[in-house]
Amino acid sequence: MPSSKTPTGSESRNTPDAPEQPEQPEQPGRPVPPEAPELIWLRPERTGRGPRPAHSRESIAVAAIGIADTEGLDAVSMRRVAAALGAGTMSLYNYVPKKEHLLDLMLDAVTGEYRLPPEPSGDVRADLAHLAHEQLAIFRRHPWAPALVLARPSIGPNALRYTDHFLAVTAPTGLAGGARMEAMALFNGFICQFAQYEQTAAAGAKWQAEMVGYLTQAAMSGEYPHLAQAFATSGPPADPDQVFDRTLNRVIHAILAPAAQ
Amino acid sequence: MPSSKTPTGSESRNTPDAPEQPEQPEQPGRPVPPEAPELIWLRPERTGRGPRPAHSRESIAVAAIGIADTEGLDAVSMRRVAAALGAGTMSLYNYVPKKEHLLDLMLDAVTGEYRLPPEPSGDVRADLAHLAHEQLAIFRRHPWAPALVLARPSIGPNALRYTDHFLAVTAPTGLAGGARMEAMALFNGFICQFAQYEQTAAAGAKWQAEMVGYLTQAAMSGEYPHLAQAFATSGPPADPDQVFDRTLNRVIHAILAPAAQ
DNA sequence: CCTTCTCTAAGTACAGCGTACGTAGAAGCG
DNA sequence: CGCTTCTACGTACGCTGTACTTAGAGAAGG
Repeated sequence: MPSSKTPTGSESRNTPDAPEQPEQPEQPGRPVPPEAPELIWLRPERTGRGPRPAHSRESIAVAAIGIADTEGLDAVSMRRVAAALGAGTMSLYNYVPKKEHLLDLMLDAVTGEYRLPPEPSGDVRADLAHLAHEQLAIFRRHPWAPALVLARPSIGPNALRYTDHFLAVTAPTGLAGGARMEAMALFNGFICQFAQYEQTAAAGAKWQAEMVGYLTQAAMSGEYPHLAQAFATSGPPADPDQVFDRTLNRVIHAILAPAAQ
Repeated sequence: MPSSKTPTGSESRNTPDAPEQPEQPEQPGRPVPPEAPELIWLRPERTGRGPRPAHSRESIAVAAIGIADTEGLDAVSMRRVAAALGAGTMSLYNYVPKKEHLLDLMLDAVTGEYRLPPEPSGDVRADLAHLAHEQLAIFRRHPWAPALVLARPSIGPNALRYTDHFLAVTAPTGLAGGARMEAMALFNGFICQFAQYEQTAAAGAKWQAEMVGYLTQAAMSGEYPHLAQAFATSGPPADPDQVFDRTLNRVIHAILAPAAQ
């Protein structure tokens, strides 16, 4: 959701009776709510006062993931998750300021499923390949995850662990920090999109079949000669895992190439 | 939206008084509505009977794109688009069976903005780079587009033109048709994700700032040594266009590599 | 010509969404 | 003890996609 517009009143700003007050001088004793961090990882889960919460971010994420796994991401609504926890709908908002943050929690929770070796093996290609397969496995376990990653690349604690590991793995390449970050983006992006494509393809068999029909019809129409030629020179539909490995090799190759061009 | 669940009654199946009729034997004179194609490009825009429609798919797509460009994708609702056309909300459904299809129309319309040369120049690298920059320009003009491409890779007429051109450009590589298709997916995927990232970063400055703060704080915590090291060895924040070109070169390199590994 | 059939246009209605707001009560701190 | 701060949750609002229905325009067949 790239749109930054929130049509209702953005986020409970100052009382409207005090207009035009550009910088609040941090008056002591004030409730100071207007500057809560947007990033959920910067909000403390617990402040220590008041009654103990009945739930936790973790348990909420688990409940939401359960729903998403079995019924799809669309079924994950605040009401639905709250019901799964046996809580009232609005109680959820004590843990999660907005639904987007719930999605962040879900994503970081599944990111915790990586089984990372304590140290890189030293074989960069092998380590990267292992990482890629692990990631693909997670995405296949949680079909809704790729769409979320693509829409909102949030970085929680578990993603930090992953990032750190990736950087460790790619350390022998001699690339600078920034370049390795870019490499990671390319790497993750490829896997994510591959999983996402698998997902949409599997979701609608009819859609998929029609698409193939449309493509072949277009190829035979004569309007798209190169498409026709490509159809002619390509063998039977390839095994997804083979396509994945093949393209993964290309990506790894690109990453290891010495500062291309 | 990878979820295939439609909680309401899927799509107006046969009258329920005729249960268990697996294959309708094409009875003549029947309305035959139950097998309308899911893909909008397979539905004829006009059947020739009845009054002339007041709008067209094209004009609808233009209206929707205008809204998305100025107010974001979230603002594109059936009501909103219909109002922009001066039509009743439900009249839209005469042109577009579901909202997803409206999004398909929008995407294919902006895909028509490519200015493709009639023939490849013969320099594969240059042609691909040109294509990439054209694509990035389109995505920057229509910030909502990457998210749509990532969520639902539909292929309309204009996308076919693009695909055909890409295949023509990559013909000199000697790769088979299937391999070139895979290359295109990698190529487009990278550009799309780059644009999408730019978008989310630009959308929330506060979010972006907090993320940087969170990352540096994590790096300094000592828990993520490689992250810290990467921060130390990376220079000042890079120019996005430079990052794009750099990574693009890597991707092109990967595509041109002789059947990697 | 008129009849008939099909298509377009639009209104009404419904279930579901995210969430602003307000209230009631529990738990820690002075 | 009271004060404060937190949790829990019900109600309500505006919005969404879209199923269903009715009215009428206009081409095709006689």
